[in-house]
Amino acid sequence: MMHFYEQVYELVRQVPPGKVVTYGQVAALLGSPRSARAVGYALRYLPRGTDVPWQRVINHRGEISPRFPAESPLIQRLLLESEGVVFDGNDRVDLQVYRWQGE
DNA sequence: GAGATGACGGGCT
DNA sequence: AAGCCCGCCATCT
Repeated sequence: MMHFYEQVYELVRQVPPGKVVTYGQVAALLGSPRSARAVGYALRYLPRGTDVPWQRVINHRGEISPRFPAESPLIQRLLLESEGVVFDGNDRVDLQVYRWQGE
Protein backbone atom coordinates (compact mmCIF):
# COMPACT_ATOMS: atom_id res chain seq x y z
CA MET A 1 0.00 0.00 0.00
CA MET A 2 1.08 3.59 -0.56
CA HIS A 3 1.79 4.48 3.01
CA PHE A 4 2.76 8.02 3.79
CA TYR A 5 5.57 6.43 5.75
CA GLU A 6 7.10 4.89 2.65
CA GLN A 7 7.24 8.30 1.05
CA VAL A 8 8.93 9.71 4.13
CA TYR A 9 11.60 7.03 4.02
CA GLU A 10 12.24 7.53 0.34
CA LEU A 11 12.67 11.27 0.74
CA VAL A 12 14.93 11.03 3.78
CA ARG A 13 17.15 8.64 1.85
CA GLN A 14 17.86 11.50 -0.53
CA VAL A 15 19.29 13.81 2.12
CA PRO A 16 23.08 13.97 1.62
CA PRO A 17 25.60 13.43 4.46
CA GLY A 18 26.44 16.61 6.36
CA LYS A 19 22.99 18.07 5.75
CA VAL A 20 19.76 18.02 7.77
CA VAL A 21 16.04 18.59 7.26
CA THR A 22 13.23 19.36 9.68
CA TYR A 23 10.14 17.20 10.16
CA GLY A 24 7.95 19.98 8.84
CA GLN A 25 10.17 20.35 5.81
CA VAL A 26 9.85 16.68 4.94
CA ALA A 27 6.10 16.94 5.28
CA ALA A 28 6.02 20.01 3.04
CA LEU A 29 8.15 18.33 0.37
CA LEU A 30 5.65 15.48 0.35
CA GLY A 31 2.78 17.88 -0.18
CA SER A 32 1.36 17.85 3.37
CA PRO A 33 2.74 20.93 5.18
CA ARG A 34 0.78 20.06 8.31
CA SER A 35 1.93 16.46 8.65
CA ALA A 36 5.17 17.08 10.50
CA ARG A 37 3.96 15.04 13.42
CA ALA A 38 3.21 12.09 11.21
CA VAL A 39 6.76 12.26 9.87
CA GLY A 40 8.16 11.82 13.33
CA TYR A 41 5.72 9.00 13.88
CA ALA A 42 6.98 7.30 10.74
CA LEU A 43 10.62 7.38 11.80
CA ARG A 44 9.66 5.81 15.11
CA TYR A 45 8.98 2.53 13.31
CA LEU A 46 12.35 2.27 11.60
CA PRO A 47 14.22 -0.94 12.43
CA ARG A 48 17.84 -0.76 13.57
CA GLY A 49 20.26 -1.10 10.70
CA THR A 50 17.91 0.53 8.21
CA ASP A 51 19.37 2.25 5.17
CA VAL A 52 17.34 5.37 5.96
CA PRO A 53 19.58 8.17 7.34
CA TRP A 54 17.07 9.03 10.08
CA GLN A 55 19.70 11.00 11.99
CA ARG A 56 19.45 13.81 9.47
CA VAL A 57 15.92 14.68 10.51
CA ILE A 58 15.66 17.19 13.39
CA ASN A 59 13.05 19.66 14.64
CA HIS A 60 12.41 23.22 13.44
CA ARG A 61 14.63 24.66 16.15
CA GLY A 62 17.69 22.78 14.99
CA GLU A 63 17.60 20.43 17.97
CA ILE A 64 17.47 16.66 18.23
CA SER A 65 14.02 15.73 19.45
CA PRO A 66 13.97 13.86 22.79
CA ARG A 67 12.63 10.32 22.87
CA PHE A 68 12.96 6.89 24.43
CA PRO A 69 15.48 5.44 25.07
CA ALA A 70 17.44 8.50 26.25
CA GLU A 71 20.67 7.33 24.61
CA SER A 72 19.23 7.46 21.15
CA PRO A 73 19.54 11.26 20.74
CA LEU A 74 23.18 10.95 21.75
CA ILE A 75 23.83 8.41 19.03
CA GLN A 76 22.10 10.68 16.57
CA ARG A 77 24.35 13.57 17.50
CA LEU A 78 27.50 11.48 17.14
CA LEU A 79 26.39 10.27 13.73
CA LEU A 80 25.77 13.84 12.56
CA GLU A 81 29.04 15.13 13.94
CA SER A 82 30.87 12.33 12.14
CA GLU A 83 29.33 13.69 8.93
CA GLY A 84 30.63 17.17 9.65
CA VAL A 85 27.60 18.78 11.28
CA VAL A 86 28.57 21.13 14.10
CA PHE A 87 26.44 21.70 17.22
CA ASP A 88 26.59 24.99 19.13
CA GLY A 89 26.75 25.51 22.90
CA ASN A 90 23.01 24.91 23.16
CA ASP A 91 23.12 21.54 21.39
CA ARG A 92 21.60 23.02 18.27
CA VAL A 93 22.71 23.12 14.65
CA ASP A 94 22.53 26.24 12.49
CA LEU A 95 19.73 25.47 10.04
CA GLN A 96 20.77 28.44 7.90
CA VAL A 97 23.96 26.51 7.17
CA TYR A 98 23.07 22.82 7.30
CA ARG A 99 19.49 22.69 6.05
CA TRP A 100 19.10 20.63 2.88
CA GLN A 101 16.95 22.58 0.45
CA GLY A 102 15.65 19.60 -1.48
CA GLU A 103 16.61 18.36 -4.90
C1' DG B 1 -14.77 2.27 12.93
C1' DA B 2 -13.69 5.09 17.22
C1' DG B 3 -10.22 6.53 20.32
C1' DA B 4 -5.34 6.77 21.46
C1' DT B 5 -0.55 7.87 20.14
C1' DG B 6 3.48 10.86 19.15
C1' DA B 7 11.19 11.62 17.00
C1' DC B 8 6.08 18.35 15.33
C1' DG B 9 5.07 23.41 14.75
C1' DG B 10 3.40 27.91 15.50
C1' DG B 11 1.63 31.28 18.45
C1' DC B 12 1.05 33.29 22.85
C1' DT B 13 2.75 34.05 27.75
C1' DA C 1 14.61 33.47 25.31
C1' DA C 2 12.26 29.48 27.03
C1' DG C 3 8.02 27.01 28.02
C1' DC C 4 3.35 25.81 27.59
C1' DC C 5 -0.74 24.92 25.13
C1' DC C 6 -3.39 23.49 21.42
C1' DG C 7 -4.26 22.05 16.66
C1' DC C 8 -2.73 18.71 12.92
C1' DC C 9 -2.31 14.18 10.56
C1' DA C 10 -1.45 9.25 9.41
C1' DT C 11 -1.19 5.04 11.75
C1' DC C 12 -1.99 1.80 15.44
C1' DT C 13 -4.92 -0.95 18.70
